[in-house]
Amino acid sequence: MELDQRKVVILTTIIKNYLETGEPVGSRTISKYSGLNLSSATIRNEMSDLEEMGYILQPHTSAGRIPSDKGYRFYVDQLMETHQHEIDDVKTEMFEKVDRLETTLKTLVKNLAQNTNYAAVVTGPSIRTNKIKFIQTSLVDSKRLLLVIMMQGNIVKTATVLLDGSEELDFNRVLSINMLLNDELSGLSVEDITEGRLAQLLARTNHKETIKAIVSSIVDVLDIKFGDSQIYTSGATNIFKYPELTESGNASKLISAFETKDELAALVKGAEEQGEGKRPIQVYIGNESPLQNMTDCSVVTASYELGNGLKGTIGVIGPKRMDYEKVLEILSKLQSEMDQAFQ
Amino acid sequence: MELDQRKVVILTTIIKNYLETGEPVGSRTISKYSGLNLSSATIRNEMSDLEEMGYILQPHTSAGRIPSDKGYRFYVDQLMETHQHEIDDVKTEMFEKVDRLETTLKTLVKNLAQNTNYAAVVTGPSIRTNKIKFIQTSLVDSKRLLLVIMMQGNIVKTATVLLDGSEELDFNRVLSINMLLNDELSGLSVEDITEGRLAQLLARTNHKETIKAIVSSIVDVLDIKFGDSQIYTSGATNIFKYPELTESGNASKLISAFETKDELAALVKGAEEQGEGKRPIQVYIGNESPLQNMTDCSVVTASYELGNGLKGTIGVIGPKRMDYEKVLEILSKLQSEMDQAFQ
DNA sequence: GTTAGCACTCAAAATATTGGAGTGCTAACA
DNA sequence: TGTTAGCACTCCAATATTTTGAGTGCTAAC
Repeated sequence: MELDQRKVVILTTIIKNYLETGEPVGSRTISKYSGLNLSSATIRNEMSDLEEMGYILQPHTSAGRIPSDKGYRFYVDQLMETHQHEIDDVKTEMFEKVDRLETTLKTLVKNLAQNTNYAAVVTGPSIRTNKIKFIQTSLVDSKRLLLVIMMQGNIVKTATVLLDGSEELDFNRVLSINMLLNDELSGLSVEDITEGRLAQLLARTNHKETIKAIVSSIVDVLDIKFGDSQIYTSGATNIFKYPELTESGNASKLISAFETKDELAALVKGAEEQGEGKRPIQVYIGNESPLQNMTDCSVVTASYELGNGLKGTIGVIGPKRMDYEKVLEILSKLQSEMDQAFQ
Repeated sequence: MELDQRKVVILTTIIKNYLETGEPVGSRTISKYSGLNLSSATIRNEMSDLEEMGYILQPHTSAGRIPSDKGYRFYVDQLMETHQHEIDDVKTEMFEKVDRLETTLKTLVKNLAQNTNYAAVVTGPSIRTNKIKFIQTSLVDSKRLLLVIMMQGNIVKTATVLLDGSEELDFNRVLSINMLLNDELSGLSVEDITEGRLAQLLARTNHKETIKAIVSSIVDVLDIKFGDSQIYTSGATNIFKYPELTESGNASKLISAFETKDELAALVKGAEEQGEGKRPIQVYIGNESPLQNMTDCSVVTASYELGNGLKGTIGVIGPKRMDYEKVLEILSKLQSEMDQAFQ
């Protein structure tokens, strides 16, 4: 059977109506609001076809129809096509002005949740692949060094290094240690710091224990697991606004996912791994999402890039009957706002 | 009427039973489990008295009794008295070994939530009153300085200072700026950095613009509002385990409080402001808590101190029928564990 | 002072009743 | 051949009704 123009109109009407009301849509409603001037009986015939083709389904025999995942998918694809140019327009790059990256991301995710009324998640760029710009240590007391690492994108990490006290340090020695560290390690990412590198470093110094302790601290600080603390969320409670997500007692699981963030990491990592050729905005409907708990949800993700290869993801999580049009639009807007924030 | 020994036993039995089951307790149950060897009829008489005295109440005419806030209060006070010595035992001080304070607090709050099965909140020590240990700036590029501030308790804060480029800097000049800053500002808290101080500082340097920018950054970083990002929470979803908190649709509000953390700040601030003479562990039952949304909850808070005046609070939030005994115990244990973590 | 006994209460669970939106099918119509 | 009116049928959801049982208060006897 073919999906002719009329069927498309009916399907779209069903979906739009269902997005608004959340109630199954009956033939009479379509008859009135589709603008097709057909009787409910005719619509019923068409709906029967659409159901057979898998675009809509009946919750029970004597109810109206609701969109199936396939139906949503059709609708969203259509939407993406018409919005394509708009999306391409905002595919701007965000440059290196990430002084207050953390603050910005927090604000971003909050705005996103408030504007959409869905739950929002934003990841900061992964620092595992990010490169060290410079390293600086300074003496706190006889057994303690303060370690400061600046990464590309001006992301700063600090740690305190505990020394065993076997090697005496003073201002000048610390200075030379700093020079050595920068000479050997700047420009590298954590992944580049191998055993070989370390050996090479140790060959050039008398303060072997100190250097060992410092390098181990560096690895410690930078080698955090993906998703450890780099994920910001907001508006998790928005899911209470959508009964289909909370009844059946799934609210607890969903909220819990937002609290622990582990699962969100998987979600968002998937989005990031999308190959280069893909669209910068992705929509996952129901089971298309990689997460179990989220079969009743849709997820829209957009990836951003801060120039120099630092990538992150913005995501919106809501019910399947999400206002896709609005979400796509807002994601675009926020991308450009983020852009401005870093001017 | 007097609260004689027998009434106390009955009241305690009612409360303990209710804590376990969450169901109203009837006279027959008491008759069987109180160990008093009294018939249910006698118990009924006593219960009638207890109700008149306000310690228990009936949800409806033909139901058993549940403890009133006054009843809980009596029970908790009794508990606090018997546990007093134990609580005093763990009133240990935590010294300055707060290298990974943030990590520790996060772990702490997670443990707390998991062990109690209630929601948990922990605040880090306020840095507004914390004193600067030393300050270090370094040149990132011609328009940017990296600012590192170490506070008492080895808490490190960083920021990037944007310069207008009007004053040229080099390694040696930055060095002298660092010396000047430390000379003038170390030992002070943000609250101590007044206009007068700034003037005094400016009088001693040629790099007035740079110093202004730096000091303004320092104040920016340290002068965060109470509760801004210093509050760690965990186990908010535990409230789903207690129907009395989720039915009536309050779940959303409670979870929301945990998400925004604003209200938690108030809660915890209240606990911290308890005068010196007070107990280190406080229990708020129902309306005793300063928060609106929490009239169905009880809150147990304990304050800790990291020596040198750095104070914070640990809190557990659960239903009124919380296992107070266990919570009090766990709070004590965690205090001492925290102690060990900083050995 | 304590207790057995009894009538009474009332929420919650189980069951029955009803209403109405929606469907599929058939037969008539343009 | 596509469209439509009409009708019998389905079934959820809301409402009403009944049943159940735990619990109470009161009274009279021990």
